[in-house]
Amino acid sequence: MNIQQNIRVAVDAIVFGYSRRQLHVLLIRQKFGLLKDRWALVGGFVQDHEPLSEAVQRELREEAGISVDYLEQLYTFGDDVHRDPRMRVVSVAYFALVHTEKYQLIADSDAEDARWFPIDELPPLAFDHARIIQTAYRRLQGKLSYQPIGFDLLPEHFPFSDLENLYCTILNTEIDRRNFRKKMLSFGILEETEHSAIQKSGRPGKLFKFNSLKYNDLKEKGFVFEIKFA
Amino acid sequence: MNIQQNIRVAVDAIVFGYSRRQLHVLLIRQKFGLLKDRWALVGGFVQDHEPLSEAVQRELREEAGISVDYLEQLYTFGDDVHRDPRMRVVSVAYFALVHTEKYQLIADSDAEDARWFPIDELPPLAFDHARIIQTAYRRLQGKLSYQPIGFDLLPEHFPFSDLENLYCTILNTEIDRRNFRKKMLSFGILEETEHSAIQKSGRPGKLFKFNSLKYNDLKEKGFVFEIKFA
DNA sequence: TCAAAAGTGTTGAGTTTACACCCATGC
DNA sequence: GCATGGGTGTAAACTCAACACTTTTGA
Repeated sequence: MNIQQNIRVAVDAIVFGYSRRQLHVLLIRQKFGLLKDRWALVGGFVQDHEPLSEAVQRELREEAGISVDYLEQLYTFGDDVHRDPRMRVVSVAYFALVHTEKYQLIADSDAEDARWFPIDELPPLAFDHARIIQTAYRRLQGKLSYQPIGFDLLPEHFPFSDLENLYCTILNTEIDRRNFRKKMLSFGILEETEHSAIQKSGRPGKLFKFNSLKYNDLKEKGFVFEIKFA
Repeated sequence: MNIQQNIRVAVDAIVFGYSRRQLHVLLIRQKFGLLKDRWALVGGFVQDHEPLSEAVQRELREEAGISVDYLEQLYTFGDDVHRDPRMRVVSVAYFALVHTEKYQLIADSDAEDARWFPIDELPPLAFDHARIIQTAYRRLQGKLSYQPIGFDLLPEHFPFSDLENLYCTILNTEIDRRNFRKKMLSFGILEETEHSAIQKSGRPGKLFKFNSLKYNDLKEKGFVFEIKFA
């Protein structure tokens, strides 16, 4: 058993955040090499005895100083043999979401040259990272409708209008406010808190909280989260 | 840029076939090495300048002598550092479906020691292949409801009852025959042919044919295939 | 003529859509 | 008191679930 191979294994993370009514992606600046001054996804080579998912978490810590709230494997990019012009690299891409609070934290921290970019204002990207982000974006759009992952992009407590706006923005669609609220509340996975949002103008909305225990409980009993739009 | 790594990249294929009212998985027998006499998925190491998807197709050709009708990337297994006890191997698993005709062809061919096993009568498997098959099976179950992939498990022409039975078997559920047929036909992606099935007993059923052009056409216009059960 | 499987319609329940006005707050 | 955004109900259209008898064929 002496297979020789000259292929490297890397991981990349597409981290989404949501703030000021926009979906953002976390990018870092390449500091050296061929692609200096290009922006790229957080990522790097996997260590010999390191599980893939740990490699991603390590890179997120090292390069951007964050831990994420939701992480799942997205896709492995390895059909284009020259996606990295320097050598054959197969990259396992991960899809991640962070709560808005943490989002703020990183945006401030610039120990590393990391920044959030609105999804529709991305700078020129290294390698095939633009394509990877498109794949991740479609996954996010798809999942939003049948898994309660939108909550991982909001703070723990949020007004209903933020949730609604998140869906409108990411799915790029109009939603009937009344029907959306009715449906969302009918699941019984949101709790109304006593607090209200602080707003510039208009009537303050009550803050809600996603009850993940309740959700898991219902899910075990066969409940499926599903939200669609006209 | 001189990263040293001691990780191998492999691909594995989970090939599903459907025959005699049962879902089957294609396995091959390990002929040598540590796991002699164990059954395993078709798979092997990726060549240095070979795209991942080509590697799978090559392995399918070399080890089982088939080409498949549907192929998509499933998941990359690389969290368990010792999934292959000999060395660190990251395996990109692919999910494949073959039409029943081709299914027959392989079942006969035994140039390689390849066999079909009913999904619920699997022999002891090499490495983490049992787990990989479970993942693939869940993917199949999930996709059946919102993508017309069941047709890739049937011959080109099939009686309605075979389609219905395929759904029942794979999803492990009972289906109302009338409602199922009504829904399926309402999509307008099936064509009734003039031919009838040849049967041991009972009234022969008309043969149907999946019209993939029509499906792609409708899909572009926003149609979504979706079939659920009570 | 009997056994086996194919083919077919209707009704009630539940869900989804469309739609507009009043309410609380800050300035 | 006015501008801003929050909160709420109902009726019509549609979709889904439940359900049983007739038809065709071969033995």
